[in-house]
Amino acid sequence: MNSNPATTTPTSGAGATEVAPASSPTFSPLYQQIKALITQGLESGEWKPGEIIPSEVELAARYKVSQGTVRKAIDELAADNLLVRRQGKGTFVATHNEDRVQFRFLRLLPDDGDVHPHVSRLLECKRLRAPAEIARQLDLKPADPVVLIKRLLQFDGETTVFDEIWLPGAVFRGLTAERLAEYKGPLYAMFETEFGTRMIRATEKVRAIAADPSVAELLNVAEGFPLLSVERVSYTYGDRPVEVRRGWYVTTGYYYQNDLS
Amino acid sequence: MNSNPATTTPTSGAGATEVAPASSPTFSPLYQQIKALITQGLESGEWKPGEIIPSEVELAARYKVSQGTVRKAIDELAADNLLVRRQGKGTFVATHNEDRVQFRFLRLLPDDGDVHPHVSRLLECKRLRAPAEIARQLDLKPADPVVLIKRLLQFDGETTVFDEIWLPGAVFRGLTAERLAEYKGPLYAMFETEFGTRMIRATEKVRAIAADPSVAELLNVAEGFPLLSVERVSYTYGDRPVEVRRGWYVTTGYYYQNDLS
DNA sequence: CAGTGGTCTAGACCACGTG
DNA sequence: ACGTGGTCTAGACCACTGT
Repeated sequence: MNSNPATTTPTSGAGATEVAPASSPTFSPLYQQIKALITQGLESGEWKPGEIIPSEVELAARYKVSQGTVRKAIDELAADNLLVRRQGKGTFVATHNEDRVQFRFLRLLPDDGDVHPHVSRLLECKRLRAPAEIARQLDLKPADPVVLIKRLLQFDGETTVFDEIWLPGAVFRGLTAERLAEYKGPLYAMFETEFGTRMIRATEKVRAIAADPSVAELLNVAEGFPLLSVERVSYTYGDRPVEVRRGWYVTTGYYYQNDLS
Repeated sequence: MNSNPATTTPTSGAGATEVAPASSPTFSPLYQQIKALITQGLESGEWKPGEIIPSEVELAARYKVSQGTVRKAIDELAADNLLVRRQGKGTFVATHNEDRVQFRFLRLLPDDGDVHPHVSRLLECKRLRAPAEIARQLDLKPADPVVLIKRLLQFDGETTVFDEIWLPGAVFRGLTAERLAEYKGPLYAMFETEFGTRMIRATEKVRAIAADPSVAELLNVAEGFPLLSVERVSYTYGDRPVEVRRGWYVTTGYYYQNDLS
């Protein structure tokens, strides 16, 4: 269990009977090791999104640690949005499917606060060789195959967002315009259920830019109109980048919401 | 200690000897009550920003609970950035002064990733009666006194940000242009040390807009130039709003950073 | 009722920082 | 050497959800 350099033998540490925290350089707490083991189970597909994972008592037995240690590991994984606790029921693998919190990755809200469902209009879905910049961001070799998706989002009938989405071709083998068109629900839900790739976190760079002619036409605004430019890189398990997304947002009647805390 | 409706008498609950969790409607965990008590101490000024608070053992004794319960309360307060734990030293009240993480509230970063210190240029600081919209956001009565600060931020010599900052006059009594000019360091550090008001969290609404003539001149850009408009409302203890800030950002060579997790 | 996560306690030992 | 927070355990009971 304990993979620290100094300790492999159970000692009398911490009132424990099975394992003991190491007492030397590069000390790693037991619960972090458990956290890594559970993450491994998620990544390997042992427990799939939406499914329940073994109870705390079971995991404690499996890993030969106390329930409290498993609890702390799960606590952190839940804080990272990898797991979801439900009292009385169990602990579940987080999913983009039934989470009513799908707005974790879409920060554009209407000024009047109402909840308008949005509609996606697919423009294009093609495969090509990665441009240098995209390859760099996706951690691919230049000219590796990638998928490029272009789409519009309409909020309440108004065309508000234009997206260019770049995905590694190797991971998204078999992704076609047809399958995209068929699928109902959020893109990330599809990626998760159809391609086994779950988006964990993302970083965004936001800028104000002037609409160029092509984008202006798509979004029904004048050339030079101020748009929000949003460059997103999304990561999956192990902090591996698996999506680069460039969005152009019309922010009249809508705003990009952010909470600093 | 326990303020639940059903329980005031110590029972034999949870292996405890002093208190017990309630067993009825509107149940509130002990550690949350402790959390509230500690927050109260912060708000009342018993422990000031930068100071150390009593050790976990001391607090446990004071509140007649176990150290583990105090620990959980402090854990959450640390997660909320109200406290800072330092192993071997103690637990401290968070401060905007010596935190090297002052970029929690300034999300504008240069494209090249370098760390350019920014310089503030005060344009104006006057007192007036709150416009209706500002009064609403600050939870004041219309025409209540407010302070309005206008300033520019220069990054590496370039004028990049224009800010209009609205503060409740009652709280910021004695805030003048002179005192602002004197003070070195972040604005929030000054608010904290000089006016006893600590900013805890904020929400921002970001939009792309065209520069109007007056702002264009201040920022050295053409009229109509795309700017990032950032509307911030900041809150202090008890989620009371104490600042409304409107910022205009030039995002050429800079971007607004956001992390979705 | 049994099983799950949630709370609480008590006590041990470890790692860190400072005398 | 001592005090601080950090980790780990063991065991009890509570709250919630299903059978």
